[in-house]
Amino acid sequence: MSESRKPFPFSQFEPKWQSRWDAENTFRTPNPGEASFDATKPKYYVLDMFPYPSGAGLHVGHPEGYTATDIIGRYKRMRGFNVLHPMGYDSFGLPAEQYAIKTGQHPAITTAANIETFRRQLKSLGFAYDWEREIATTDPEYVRWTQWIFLEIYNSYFCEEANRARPISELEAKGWSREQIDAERLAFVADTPVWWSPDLGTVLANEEVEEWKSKGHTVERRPLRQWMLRITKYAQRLIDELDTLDWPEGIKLLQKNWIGRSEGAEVKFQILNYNFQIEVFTTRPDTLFGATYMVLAPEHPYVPLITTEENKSAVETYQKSISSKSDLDRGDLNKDKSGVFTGAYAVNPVNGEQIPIWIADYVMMGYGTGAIMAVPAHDDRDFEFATKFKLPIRGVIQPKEDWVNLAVKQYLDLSSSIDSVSTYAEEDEIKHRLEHGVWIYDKLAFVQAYTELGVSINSGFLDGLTTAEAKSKMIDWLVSNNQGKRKIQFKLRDWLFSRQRYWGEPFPIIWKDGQHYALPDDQLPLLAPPLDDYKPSGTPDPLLSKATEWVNLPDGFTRETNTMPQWAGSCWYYLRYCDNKNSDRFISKEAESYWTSEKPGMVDLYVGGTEHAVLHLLYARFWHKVLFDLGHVGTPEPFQKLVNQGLILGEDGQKMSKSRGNVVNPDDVVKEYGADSLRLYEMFMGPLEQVKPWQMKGVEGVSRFLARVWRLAITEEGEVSDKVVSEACTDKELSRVVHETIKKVGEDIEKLSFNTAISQMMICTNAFTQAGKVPVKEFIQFLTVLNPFAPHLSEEINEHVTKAFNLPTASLSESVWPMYDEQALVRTECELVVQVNGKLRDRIWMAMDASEDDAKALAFTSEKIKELTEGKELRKVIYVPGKIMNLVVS
RNA sequence: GGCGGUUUGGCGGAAUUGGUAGACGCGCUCGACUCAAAAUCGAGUUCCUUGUGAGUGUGGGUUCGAUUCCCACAGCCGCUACCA
Repeated sequence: MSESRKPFPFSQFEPKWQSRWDAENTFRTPNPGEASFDATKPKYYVLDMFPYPSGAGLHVGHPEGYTATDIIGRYKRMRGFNVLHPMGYDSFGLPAEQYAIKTGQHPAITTAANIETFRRQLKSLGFAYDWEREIATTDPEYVRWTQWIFLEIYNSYFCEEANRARPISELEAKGWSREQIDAERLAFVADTPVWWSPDLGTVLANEEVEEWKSKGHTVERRPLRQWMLRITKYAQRLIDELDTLDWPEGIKLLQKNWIGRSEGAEVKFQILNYNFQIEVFTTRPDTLFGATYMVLAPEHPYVPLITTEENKSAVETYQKSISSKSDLDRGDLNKDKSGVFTGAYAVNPVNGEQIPIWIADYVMMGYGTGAIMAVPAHDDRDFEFATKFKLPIRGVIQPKEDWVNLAVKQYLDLSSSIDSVSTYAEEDEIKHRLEHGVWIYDKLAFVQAYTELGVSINSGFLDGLTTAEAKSKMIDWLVSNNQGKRKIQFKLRDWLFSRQRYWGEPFPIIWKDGQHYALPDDQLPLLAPPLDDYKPSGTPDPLLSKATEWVNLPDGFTRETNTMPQWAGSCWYYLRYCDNKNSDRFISKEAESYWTSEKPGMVDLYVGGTEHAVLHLLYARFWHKVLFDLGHVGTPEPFQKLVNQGLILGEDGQKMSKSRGNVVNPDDVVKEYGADSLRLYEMFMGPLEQVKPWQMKGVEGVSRFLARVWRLAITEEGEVSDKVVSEACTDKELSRVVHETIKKVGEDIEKLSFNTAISQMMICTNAFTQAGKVPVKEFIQFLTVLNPFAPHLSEEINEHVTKAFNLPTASLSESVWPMYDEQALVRTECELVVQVNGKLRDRIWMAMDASEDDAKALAFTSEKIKELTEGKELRKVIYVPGKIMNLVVS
C-alpha cells in the first residue's frame, strides 16, 4: 500500500511519538528518593509475563496481554497512580545453546541479537514501559542476585514448628553437625533418578521430557547427583494461601491438584519370615480388612530381599522390562495391568491374614511409600489387577441397592448374550454375593469395583460404621497398636533444580572432599567461562566441566559444574524491576516496601498465558515465600491478581504453527495497518481470557474505525477540519453519548472488558459523525479516553487540534482521565416495551418516570394492544419503569 | 478416565440482582459519488412455511417473563493422567 493510499498517516506519526516518548522518557516511573517522586500518589504495579527472546521474534500472542496491561497502565496513570509497568527478557534457555552447538557462536551473542529484535518490536507497538527498568535474566548483574537468592535458600532450613524458613545459622548456633545441617537445607544434593538425554547432553525436568522426545531426542532414566529445592515443605502453605489471591478459580484448582494433598494413613505390614515391615500409604484405611494382596513398585528397595529363589528370574526380567520404560509409557501405552509374584507374603496387621506380595508397574516408587495394600473390591486398579491374576476379592463396604441391581442385570444380559448357562446359578446368588462382599473373581466382566463410600461390612470392629467414622477408628487402632499412623501425602515432589547445560546460571558453590560450600557474596556473579565447543560430551558430566581451568581452584577446591534451570530467573524478576539498578541488594528495603501492597500479593495485576499455570507460578510463589520468611520481602505472595489471556488461533481456527502456515507476524500487521490498529484489533477480538481466532478482515475493521476518528478532525490535506468547532456542545444526544462513553470505557477498563469499551468508542465516533459538528471540548475528552488503546493516533490528533484552537498542548499521556457528567447521562423519555402474556407486542414512547397507571393508560391507546386484550380478563400487570410492561390476560 | 473451560446469526462477539436476544465489528445486499473501480457516505441484513410463527447446544423444570436460575444429557477445546 502506498503512503497516499493509507487512510491515515500512521507510518509517519507512530515513529514520531515513539521516539518522543523515548527521548522524553515519558513513562519513567520514579522510585522513592528520586527527584520526581510524588509520595502522595498511590502505587499500581501491572506486570506482563516477560518473553523468552527466541529467534522467531514476537508473535501475535505477545501483544495480546501486553496491550491489555498497557491500557491498564496508561489508564491508571491518568487516574493519578504511580504506575510500575516494566518489561524484560527471560533470556537463558536451551534453544540459544542448541544454536551455539550448530554455529559455534557464543549464546550471549545470539541472545543479545534476539533481545534487540524483541525490543524493537515492542517499541514499535508503543507500549508505555519504563525502559530504564528493563532487565534480562542473563545480565551479569541479574545473575549475581539470582545466585545470591539461591544462597539464601541454601543457607535456610524449614522450621516445622514455626511453619516457615529460618537461617541455617540457627542450627549452627545449636551446635548441629555439618552433616545434620546439610540434611535440613532448603537446597540440597541428592542422588535421584533423572531424565538424561545423551544427545542434548543434559538432564531434563519431567515436564520437558515429552517436548524434546517429540523433537526426536532420546531420553533415559539415570540416577545422578542433583541439586534439589525442598518445595515440598511449602506444600500446605502453597495450597492454603491460594485462597488469599484473586486468581481464576481454574488456575487455583490446577495448582491444588498439582500439589495433590491427600489424607490417609501409613500402615505397617510385617513380612512373613523376615524381621522387618513394609509401609504402605492408603487413603482408605477403612478398607484394610479387604486388603487381599500387596503390590510394590518394581524399583522398591525391598524387592530383592524378599523375592524367593523360584520367583527370582521372573521378578528380575520384569524389573528390566520396566526400567526401560518412562513414567509416561507406563501410564499411556500400558493400559493392561502387568506384574509378577515375588513369592513373599505380608501379614495384614488387622486380621493376621497372610497376603501375597506382588510387584507391578501400576505402583510408582515416587509417590507415597512405593508400596500399596490392594483392596480390589473397592479400587478400580486393584480390581483390574486382581481379576487378571485371579487374586481374591473381598467386599468390605455395603454397596448401594441400585448398584447391586445394575450389576445383576448386567450379569444376566451378559450370560444370555453369550448364550451360556450360568455356573453361578441364580440371580439370587449373585445378588447375595454382591451384597455381602463375597465376590467371585472369575467371569467378573459384569461388575466393577465399588468405589463409593458407604458402611463397613466384613470388617470386625468397623462393621456398621460409615466410611468417615471407620477411617478415623482404624487410624486410632493402628496408632494404639503401633501398626501405623495418620498421614498426609502430597503429589508434589522436591524440585530438581540442576541442569547440565551451558546457558544458565552456574551454582555459586564449590566443593572439596565431597563437601559443598557457598561462594562468598563478593565473588558473585559467578559467570560461566566461554567454551570452544558446546557439543555434549555424551556423558552426564555437565558442559561446564569441560572448562577445567575454571573448574579447578587452588587448595583442592573445585567448582560445581551444574547450572540452574530457566525457571530460576523468572522466579524473582518482578522484584528486580522495582529496583533494577541496585548494586548493593537485590532490591532495596525502601523500593520493596513502596511497591508492596497491603494485600497478600505484591503485584497488583499479572497477565500472561495459561501455560505457566503450575510451574512458573508455583516456583515463583515458593521463592517469594522463602524470601518472605527470611524477611526480605513484605508480602507472603508475589501476584495478587492473575489474568490469563486466551490463546489466539489462526484464521483456520487451529493453533498457529509454521507447519500449518497460519502464523500471523505482528511486524506485517504494523506495517500494513499501524501499531494502533494491531493493538485495537487484539483488544476488540473478544474477551481477553477467551480463546479466539484471528481475522485479518477484523484488523481492517478497526483500522477503518481509526480512520473515521482521524477524518472527524483532519482533512485530506492534513489540516484541522472546519467540522471541529470551539463552541460548547448544544446537541444533547451527542453530549449524552460522549459522557456515556467516558463512563463505560472507564468501567470496562477496570473490568478488563476491552472489546466492549472499544465498541462504545465506535458508537461515540458514529455519534460525532452523525452530529456533523465536532465540539472541541467533547472531542478532546473522547481522544483522552481513546488514548490508552490507540496512543499514537490520539496524541497526533490532539496535537493538531490543540494547536489549531490555541489550547494548552499537554500531551494526552500527561492528561487526567475525564470526569463524566451525571446530568448529561439522564434520559427523560424512554421507549417502553409492552408485552402481552410475556410476548413483545408494541413499544411506546413515554416519560421515564411515568406512573404505572399512566403507563397502562398509554399502553391501551395502542391498537395492537387493544386488539390482543379485547374481551379478555386482565389478571396481572408487571411494570418495570423505563423498561417493560407485561399485561397478563386470559 | 479425571479436572477445567466452552456452546448465541454466514463469521468474531454483545446482553446475567431474570425484563426489547443479536450491541459493536466483519461479511453480504441495495443506493449515492465515479467514465469505471477502489476508498468513502447512506439504507438494510437471525431464520422460515411471513405467522397472534420459531429462535441463545439438546431435553425437562421454576417464573407473568429465562441466553441469565435449577435438574439431566451432548458436542467442541485445553490440561492431566494408574497419585494408592
